[in-house]
Amino acid sequence: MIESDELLAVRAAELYYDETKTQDEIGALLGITRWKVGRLLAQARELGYIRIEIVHPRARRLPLERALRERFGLVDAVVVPSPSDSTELHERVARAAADYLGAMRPVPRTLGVSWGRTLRDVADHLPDGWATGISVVQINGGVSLNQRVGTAAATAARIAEKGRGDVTLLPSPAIFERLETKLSIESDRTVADVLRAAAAADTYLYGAGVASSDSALVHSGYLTAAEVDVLVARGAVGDVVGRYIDGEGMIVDPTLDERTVGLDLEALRGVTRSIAVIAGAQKRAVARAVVSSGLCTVLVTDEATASALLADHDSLNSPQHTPEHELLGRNAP
Amino acid sequence: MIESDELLAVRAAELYYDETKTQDEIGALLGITRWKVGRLLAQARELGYIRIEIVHPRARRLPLERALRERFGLVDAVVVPSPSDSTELHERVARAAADYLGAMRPVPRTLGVSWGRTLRDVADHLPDGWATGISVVQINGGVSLNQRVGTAAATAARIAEKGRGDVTLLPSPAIFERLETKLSIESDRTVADVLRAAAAADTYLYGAGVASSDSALVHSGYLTAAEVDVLVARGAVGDVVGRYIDGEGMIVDPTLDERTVGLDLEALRGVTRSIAVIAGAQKRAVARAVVSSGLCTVLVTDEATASALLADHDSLNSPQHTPEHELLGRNAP
DNA sequence: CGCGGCGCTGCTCATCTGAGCACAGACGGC
DNA sequence: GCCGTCTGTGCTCAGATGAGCAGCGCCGCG
Repeated sequence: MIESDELLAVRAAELYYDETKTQDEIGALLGITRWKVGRLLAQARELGYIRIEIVHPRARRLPLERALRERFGLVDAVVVPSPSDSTELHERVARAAADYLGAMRPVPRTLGVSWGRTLRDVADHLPDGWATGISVVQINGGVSLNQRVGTAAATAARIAEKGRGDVTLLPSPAIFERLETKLSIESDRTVADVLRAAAAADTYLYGAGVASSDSALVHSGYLTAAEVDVLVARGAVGDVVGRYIDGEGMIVDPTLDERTVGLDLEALRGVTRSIAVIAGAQKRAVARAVVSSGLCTVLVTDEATASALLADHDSLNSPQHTPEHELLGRNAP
Repeated sequence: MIESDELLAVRAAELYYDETKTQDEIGALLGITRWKVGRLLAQARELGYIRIEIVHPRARRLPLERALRERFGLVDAVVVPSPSDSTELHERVARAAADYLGAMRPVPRTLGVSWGRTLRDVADHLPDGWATGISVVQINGGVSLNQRVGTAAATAARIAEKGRGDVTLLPSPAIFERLETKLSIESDRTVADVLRAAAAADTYLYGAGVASSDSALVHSGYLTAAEVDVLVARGAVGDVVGRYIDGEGMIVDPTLDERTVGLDLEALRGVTRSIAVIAGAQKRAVARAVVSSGLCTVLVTDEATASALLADHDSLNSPQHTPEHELLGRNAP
């Protein structure tokens, strides 16, 4: 574009957007035809001179969402603006995930859920009556049924209750010390039935944990801080439905994984609709592993994380935007 | 607005501005009529959810300009975005002033100019041939004609040259030590004629100085640092055409003022078109004094200064937006 | 010097958008 | 319980906008 046209475009944009004048008026003012004004405005937008932002706590970042979808082959993405306050951030993401769940079509009939702080927040924000007759199934082990209903069970129950449906809890710890114990409990009808139901869900909703010594799995006593440190040393970036993965979304410790009760990751990768809710600066590495290895079809996250994922990806971008997990060889349905 | 409508408005705004969908499409998507979408968008704009910014070095801030015009009763205002870099800021403001001068209608026939760094920058940015047959007159004393053509004279000459016209320099120092000397030089034909021409100009262009010991008047040797300190102690905020004013735009030291050669401030206040170019954080106080006392009809400044002026003014805002200088009793034309 | 291609300009026409209007349902006073 | 008012909704219509097209000047090439 010629220098004089550029200046003209800027002036036109000012009059159009700041002063809400009509293109015709602008034309008269600048001594050009209204068609030229229109073209100038189009050019200004193309060249990025015009920046439109929607400032609202519940706003989303649609361009970023599109970019995420394209780059990682996601079915959908939800990106909320990142506030500086971390509590506010979790609030927003949880609300967005709840909104998404509530508005999802077709409405899920069976929903597999994990547990954790993020999931609890999402459950809190779900509107009463978000579905009718939903079946909620826990997809990974947590605190047992006998314990105070306060963590894993409560989250699943709440989602079911608000969805006017029923809940099926997984009555098992998350991780066993001995493989034999795990295998035997898995073969028990009460557990096997739940696992079967979990595998049959049409939709999944889960969060992700950071691989660090203050993760929920450590707090619950399934792992010691030292054990997690070892996992980190072996490349763990975080956990998904109780299973630790590395930067490529691979299981870090197969032995540990075999002792973990719940849906396995390959099953999760094969489903048609799985929603991961992962936000915050610490969770970037897990988020990256999850999206780039095809663990989810829908990602709910914040703007900063989304940008980071896209920036990461830029540096090793494949020319035709092939989603990374396809390069990694996602198993066929 | 109802909560649900607000959310709807945000979604509509996202689809409209981020995704450039038509209102009709959005209506179909959100399950509402296109008129409702239109109203939602209008509301979103009203409530300030939509923020449009034009990012370009030569962009202006039209809403701020309008606010300045209204608050201070200016004929016009030019506000450029403030970059973090101060050199860049002066560059932008000078360019904007030059643009303004070049585009001004009716084209000035006689232009009264002051001198200083700002004015020199403006002169530099004026396009060759910005006017045809302009008459430029110096309105305040500067370095004498005999000195190296490099400061005051050069600026005026350059403006005239680029405007295909002629220049009339004021062959006098800015400030005399003794009143008698000043009076006698003023009565000399060579000076009196210039002063008369200066008073008869149809347009004025000037900068402003900060009242501090490293001002141009000190560097040129007209005042000592100590003298300026005294002026500051007496309330001086800066100088305009060589004359020190306080926060209300009043002459700080009448005795000093009488020894200063050039157009006096009351004459400046009476003219129909006077352009003040004042930018930068240090010059806020002078800028405020200038606009609120009606010394200029057009202000060219930067965004930060403009905002500061408006914020200042807010606190002591008169209900009907009466320009301040009218409250102070501007002398009738 | 003439010709074909290219890019820009201003136009026609279809679509999109906003202002004004009439109607329906909600609310409150009587 | 009834009626006036008032807000919100969908409509008509005119004005604003964008897509596509023909004309024109500029440039390079033969």
